[in-house]
Amino acid sequence: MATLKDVAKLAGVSVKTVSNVVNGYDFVKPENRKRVEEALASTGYRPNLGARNLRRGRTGFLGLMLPELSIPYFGELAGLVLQAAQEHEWNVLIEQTLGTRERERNTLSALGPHLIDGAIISPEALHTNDFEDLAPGVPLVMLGEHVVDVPIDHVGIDNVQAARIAVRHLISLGRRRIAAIGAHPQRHTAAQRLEGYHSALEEAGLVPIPELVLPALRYHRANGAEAMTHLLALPEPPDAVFCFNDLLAIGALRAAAERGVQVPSDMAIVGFDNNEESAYSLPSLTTIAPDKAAIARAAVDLLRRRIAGGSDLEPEDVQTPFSLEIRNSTIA
Amino acid sequence: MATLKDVAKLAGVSVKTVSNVVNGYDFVKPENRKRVEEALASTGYRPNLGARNLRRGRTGFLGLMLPELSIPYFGELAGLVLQAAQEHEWNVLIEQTLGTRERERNTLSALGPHLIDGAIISPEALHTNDFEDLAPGVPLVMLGEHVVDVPIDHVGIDNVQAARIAVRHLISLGRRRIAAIGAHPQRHTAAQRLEGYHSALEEAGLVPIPELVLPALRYHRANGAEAMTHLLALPEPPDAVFCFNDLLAIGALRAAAERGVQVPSDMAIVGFDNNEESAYSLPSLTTIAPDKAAIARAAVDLLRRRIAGGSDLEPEDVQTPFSLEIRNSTIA
DNA sequence: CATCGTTGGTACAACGTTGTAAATCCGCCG
DNA sequence: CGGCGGATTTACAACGTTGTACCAACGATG
Repeated sequence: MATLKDVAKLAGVSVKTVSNVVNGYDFVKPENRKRVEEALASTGYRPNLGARNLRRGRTGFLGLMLPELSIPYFGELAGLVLQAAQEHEWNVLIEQTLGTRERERNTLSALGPHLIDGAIISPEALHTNDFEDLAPGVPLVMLGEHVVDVPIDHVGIDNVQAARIAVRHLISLGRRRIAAIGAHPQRHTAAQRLEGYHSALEEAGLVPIPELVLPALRYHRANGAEAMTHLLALPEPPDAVFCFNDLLAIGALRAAAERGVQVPSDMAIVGFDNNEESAYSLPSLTTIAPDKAAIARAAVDLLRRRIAGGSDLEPEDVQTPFSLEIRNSTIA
Repeated sequence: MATLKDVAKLAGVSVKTVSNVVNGYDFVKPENRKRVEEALASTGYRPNLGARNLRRGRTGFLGLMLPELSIPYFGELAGLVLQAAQEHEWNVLIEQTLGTRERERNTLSALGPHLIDGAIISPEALHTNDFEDLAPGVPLVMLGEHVVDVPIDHVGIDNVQAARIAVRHLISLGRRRIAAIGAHPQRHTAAQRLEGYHSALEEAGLVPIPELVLPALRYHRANGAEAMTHLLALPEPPDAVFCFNDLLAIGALRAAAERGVQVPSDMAIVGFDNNEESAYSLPSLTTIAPDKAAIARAAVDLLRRRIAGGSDLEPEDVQTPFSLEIRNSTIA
């Protein structure tokens, strides 16, 4: 493989001159520039990024830590982050944690400044003190979950408000026994969505019914099906369900269908995330639609700012827009 | 950030001795080893991978070129490739091409040997001569599509046989007017699945009906819905459809439902890929289920072999197993 | 006691790149 | 024609790591 040295020899100039041409330095005699460019072309020279970054003290890589690419929300988000990063000539290294604290801690501690310039993390199980323990020494931007007390940049939507809007929608349809699926003792996001749920009930003068709030350990389709099955077995089942993500809602849809419960007439369902598949489920799913592209862009921009500006900047909290996508799981 | 030099100073030994400890070299005096290990721990030393790889002549990175992470099949596959790569201490760089030849060519030509040790590619639009033009000079493993005449390693399933089994299943249910959705003029995979479709019809003595074979430019849900809508508008609609992937099938399911066509009684549907969502669609989708984990592992193993063995090895073609997953879209 | 082999340790160079500082070139002014 | 100043180029060092070659200490062997 051709190096600067090879090109230099071929063009009859010094290594540095070739480097200057490669890096677009202005003052190179036209004739030499031409010779170098020909040599570059004929050798098919590609810079050795490792060496370049070693020299520059940068790596050119961004880390992206997320639970699982096979989860549609994260697959879609990762794709958008890749695109946003590419616009700034960053390569992205994706690390899957499967949502376990163990692996999230490992990943966090492995985020040496040597490998990446910064990371976008979407933790599910990290605790506040994990950040103190492991302080990875590179700029971080956190998505979604807002672990309290950790002073790092954050991008997300207003979960409380989004949940409130979702539940208000159900209330506006005349539903009164509204369940929630997805409560979780540790997840901050779950707490926020639950808060929005409760606040919407309250502002409508509805009394919360504790047994209609179901936990979900993981947010997969199976968990949603399980929870819905449970709800349908209650003496007085709900007439609507707000699921904390679309996968739970899809699972709930299936469990309802299996028991012959009609959606939306017997049971209205709202999801959260607007996965692509949710527009095609039967019935199609009403859901909170975060602007995922905006999230990806905001995260990459925050990281750029932080890498340029250093650690003395105040942590920023960017709220990205969202909308309620009304489909057939609430209105036939 | 701590370097070997820092650790060496702290431990009172030479840089190389620290390097030896880090790399598990045997002959280090227990006392020194202990001192070094303490120094390593107290500085939180992490090797600079760029420097290490510069020295070693390896990069520690794998490339993974695919159309889009938001497509469930590729999201799932990417997750599995990441896991397989991690077992061999490789980091994975993902590049999205959106399935365009332009971007696939760009990616291929950017695969300098400096950035990655090898790449797993899943091309959709590349031509044979693109490989000759761009010859990226790093080991490649191709997934899925088998562009003819290119002598590189390949992992995939027997598409002809898989399609045949899918269509045989429909025939065994008594279906006689069996449509196909997903024909495509350039995609080799499409041609193979079409071949399997035809061969299954033929072995059952069924006469192929050309207007029941529908093309799909892209393999998204919308394309499946569009094709199914078209089929249902025929004077004599089919009684079964074999879709060349699950997304097409999901779209077809929806179009059928919208027109009140019952699946499977009026119309049986079979997909291909076994996306996670397909187990939860209504009705759940009968589909060809490739062993995606096996594909990921095989691809990484082929790459390891090729990186170790050099370019003089014969290109290998690994066929991974698959099964027919029978669900409610064919049998209620 | 000289020699040897083994164990433990070090100095130095090199990987490919770029910043720095210094060298060279050239036109032009006085 | 000496010298000035900008344009252009170059040598050199350094980024952090590891391979190579070499050195030192030591006990064992003859």
